[in-house]
Amino acid sequence: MPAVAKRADRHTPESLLAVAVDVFNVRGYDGTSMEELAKAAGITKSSIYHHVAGKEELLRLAVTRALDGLFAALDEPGALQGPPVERFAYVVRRTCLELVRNLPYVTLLLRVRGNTETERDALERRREFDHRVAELAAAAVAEGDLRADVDPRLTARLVFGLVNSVAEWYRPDGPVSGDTVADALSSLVLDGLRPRG
Amino acid sequence: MPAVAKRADRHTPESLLAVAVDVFNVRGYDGTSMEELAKAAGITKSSIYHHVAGKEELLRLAVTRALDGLFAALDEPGALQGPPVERFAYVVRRTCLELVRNLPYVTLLLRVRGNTETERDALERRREFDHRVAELAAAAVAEGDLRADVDPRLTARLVFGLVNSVAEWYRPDGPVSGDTVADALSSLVLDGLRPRG
DNA sequence: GTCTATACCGTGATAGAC
DNA sequence: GTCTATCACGGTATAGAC
Repeated sequence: MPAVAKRADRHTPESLLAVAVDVFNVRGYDGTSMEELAKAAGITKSSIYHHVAGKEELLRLAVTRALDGLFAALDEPGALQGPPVERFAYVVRRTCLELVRNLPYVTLLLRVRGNTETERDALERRREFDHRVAELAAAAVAEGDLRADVDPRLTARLVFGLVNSVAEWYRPDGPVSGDTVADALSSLVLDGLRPRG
Repeated sequence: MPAVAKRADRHTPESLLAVAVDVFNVRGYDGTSMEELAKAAGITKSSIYHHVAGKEELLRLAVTRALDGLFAALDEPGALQGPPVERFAYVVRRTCLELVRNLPYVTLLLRVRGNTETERDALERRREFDHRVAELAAAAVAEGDLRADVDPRLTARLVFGLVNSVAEWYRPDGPVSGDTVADALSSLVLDGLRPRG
């Protein structure tokens, strides 16, 4: 065995991904150069290509992870069983928690605009997700458990915009816990800001 | 007078700005090259520099316009007179309408991340705006017209996230009018999705 | 006001040594 | 697995003619 610690195996696709996502979220995907990525990872540009095919593959890995996490929530018992309004509330709350738990990856996903094939695929899966939640909202309206005087599709868009906007300001090391955000958000969505009584 | 129509004066900083903002919003600011801008404007790259100092000045002009529009709302009678809860509701509604009216400029503003001096200045003014609205919300809570069981700062963040998220999907030529969005959004914020009574 | 031509630099990516 | 060296390309910006 060598007396000197080997420097090999310092990076895997996984460890590079974590670095890349953080840099992408600060500088923007387009605004990030491979040079910056290399510096953040502590290796050279060329070494990155040993682990991944290129910049866009890092983006693909990141948004795939984010989307898998979100879709997983839709297949949980809370999203499949019970009255639609409760399933809807579960998904809203669960999506919010997933966003907070997986913040860097979901943040990157939400900023994708569709300029490459990778980005267009991600947008397509996002639309599929939104569609399934909109169906839940419509079912809840049909049963009279959500207000019928606002278009369900508009409702779904607003609620999702609200959830997604959390990524713009939430910080895991900040004073607010994910549960606190999810509670406040659910409460706002269901009951509004005006006191009930 | 010349018998042939002059091709001069085809572009002003203003007309270039309109073109640039549209391209920025599709391709992203970083992702947009001067070549693309030139093609969209129907002139050459070099000609652009005759009208504006460069790419970043176009961004500065755009976000300044967006911010001026938003701050103007804060100085209107509806935002200055009456009980805090009504002033708060006015600003929420008015901000939503301003976003829709000035959509390309506000959209660009909301995507700024702070990588250049221009962007950091814009973020600073956005924070100032958010702060003034958070004060309104806190005043409304103090008078008992908004619920006190959620932190006012968290409330303000969520409400603004909701308003801003409209920029992600709203299209002026779509089926939904700005008034419809503003109504649905105000109603959601104040009364929630659950039927009252 | 717009053009052609070009300077100069940073980009993503590759080759080959260790 | 990482490095140095290098490539071809496209980026912003400028000079000077018309």
